[in-house]
Order: sequence, then C-alpha cells, then structure tokens
Amino acid sequence: MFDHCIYFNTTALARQLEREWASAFEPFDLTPPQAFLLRAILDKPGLLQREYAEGMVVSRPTLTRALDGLKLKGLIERRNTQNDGREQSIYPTDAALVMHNALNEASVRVGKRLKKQLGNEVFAEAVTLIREVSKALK
Amino acid sequence: MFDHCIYFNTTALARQLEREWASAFEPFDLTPPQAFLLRAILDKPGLLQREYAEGMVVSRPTLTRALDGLKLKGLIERRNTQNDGREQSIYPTDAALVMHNALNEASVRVGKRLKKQLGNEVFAEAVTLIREVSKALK
DNA sequence: AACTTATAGTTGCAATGCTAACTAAATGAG
DNA sequence: CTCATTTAGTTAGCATTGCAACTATAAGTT
Repeated sequence: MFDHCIYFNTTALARQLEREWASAFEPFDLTPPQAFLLRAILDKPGLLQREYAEGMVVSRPTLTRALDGLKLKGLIERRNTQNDGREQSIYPTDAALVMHNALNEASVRVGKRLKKQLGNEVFAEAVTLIREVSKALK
Repeated sequence: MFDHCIYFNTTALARQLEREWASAFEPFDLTPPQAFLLRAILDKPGLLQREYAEGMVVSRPTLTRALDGLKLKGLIERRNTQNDGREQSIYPTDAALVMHNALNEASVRVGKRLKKQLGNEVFAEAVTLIREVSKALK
C-alpha cells in the first residue's frame, strides 16, 4: 500500500539498518547512536556539544543525553572552555582512544557486507540519492 | 565524516521525513506512525494485529501500542474473532472512516511537494533504491 | 487424555528522538 | 551602565521502537 511512499520506505529501512549496526557495535557495549557519536568525537576531539549535534544531525537535547550515556561508560569527558562560561568541549578518555580503530572497522565491515550484496554501484547510488533527498528537505 | 555511510544518512533522512509528515498529519491530531497505521486499517479493515504489524514492518509490541493510541482517540476497535480465542480483528470506527480521504490526501500532498523539488525521476529512483537496500537486508 | 510446542497479543524496560521551557553566560542597544 | 536579546547546555514530558518475558489459546505428539 505504501510502496511508493518515501516516508514509509525510509523509516522502515532505518529500522533495519539500526539492527545491523546494533549487532556490529554490540561487542563494544554501544548502541549505534552512541557508537557513531563516539566515532565523531574520536575523529575530531575537543569540539563543542553544539558542533557535534550539528554533525550528527540531531537536536541538542538528544546530544546532551547521548553524551550522558558515553560519560557513564567512562568514554568521554566534558571540559569547560577558557573564554566562554557556557561552552563545554568534549574529549574522549583513554578508554575510548583504545577502541578507535576497532570501532571504525566494525562499522566498515557491515557496510562492506551490504555493498557485496547489492553491488558497489547500487550501494553508492542509494547513498547518493538518500543524501539528495535529505538535502532537498533542508 | 559519515558521508558515505548508509546507516548515518538513512537515519538522518528518516528523522527529517518524520518532521515533514508530522506537520502534514498535525491537523488530524495524529503522529506519522499513527496516521500510517490508520490508513492501512482504513484500506484493509478487519485484519489481525499480526498482519498489520507485518504490513507496517514493525514488531508486534509496537503495533499493540500504536493501536492503543488509536483506540484512545476513538478511531479503531478490536473485535475478537469467531474461531480463535487469541486473535483480534481491527476495525476503524465511524470517526475514522470520515477521515479516510483527507488523510490520504494530506500524505500525497507532502510527497508531491518533494517530487516537485527533486524531479519525478530522482524521487522515484530514490524510493526504488531504498526498497532495494531494504530487500537485501531481509 | 496429558504434555509439549507454537502462536496472538500484552507488558516491562531501556534507548532514541523531538519540542518546549528552563538556567546561565555573553552580547548588543539605548 | 542597564536591560533586552542571543547562545550553550540541560531538564521535563511525550512518542516510537525493539527485545525479553509473560498470559492465554490452539495445535500437535505420544
């Protein structure tokens, strides 16, 4: 019934992908949103919360709670910045640094499996179009 | 950083689309998941909860709760089936029947707007590819 | 007939996400 | 300098979602 509906098909796909990446990150005891945020922090440490929220395309309240989760697991810390009393910079802890490569590789592995199943071209085309739709909505 | 990641881009798009459809269904006081489920029930009334769950590609617990919401709004009712004491068939109430066309049209309108922005071809191609990825994950 | 297994639906729990409303600090205008 | 506005981050409240575990009924086995 909703075969041609972009909302229906995209949200369904998002849920399926969530499951795939969840099992990929399970060995790290991280959910996909936590793992992706941590990867972003490991890639570019020391940014403001606001900046990570923008990068992850989530609201600031969502980011606050995602960081709470990572903090609880001892993977990040918040540091007050020098100049501005409102700001907090985020840094990975040593425990997080250790996971850096394995985390990225676990994610890449899932992607590769999908690419193999779909063919590189179809996969790349899919990502491109998804991004195009996303861009059109901004 | 996650420009080529299908998980990242799909979940981000799903959240954007959620917002678009949320505002489309706001006049009906329905969230997108509620509205889509109701549309499915209006289109094919009298199926089992299990069957709607399959159709919507959500788990049965999720469907139970979505129906609870629609029930609370007086839009559906659960009827015990004749043969099997475990089963419940779902029917729309008169209040729901009245909304049928307007509901579908509200959804179509959002789709049309997006199609216009993207071009029919890009839009159709996007949906096709999203479905292909989805299928590959089954 | 008695016992095991499968199926329909529900409930508990946890995670993600948003909007609205809040605190605290910085900036800008008069 | 004072007051209004903006910005960074948090908190409250709600909806969606899934997994695991549960109840109740049906079906299949011995």
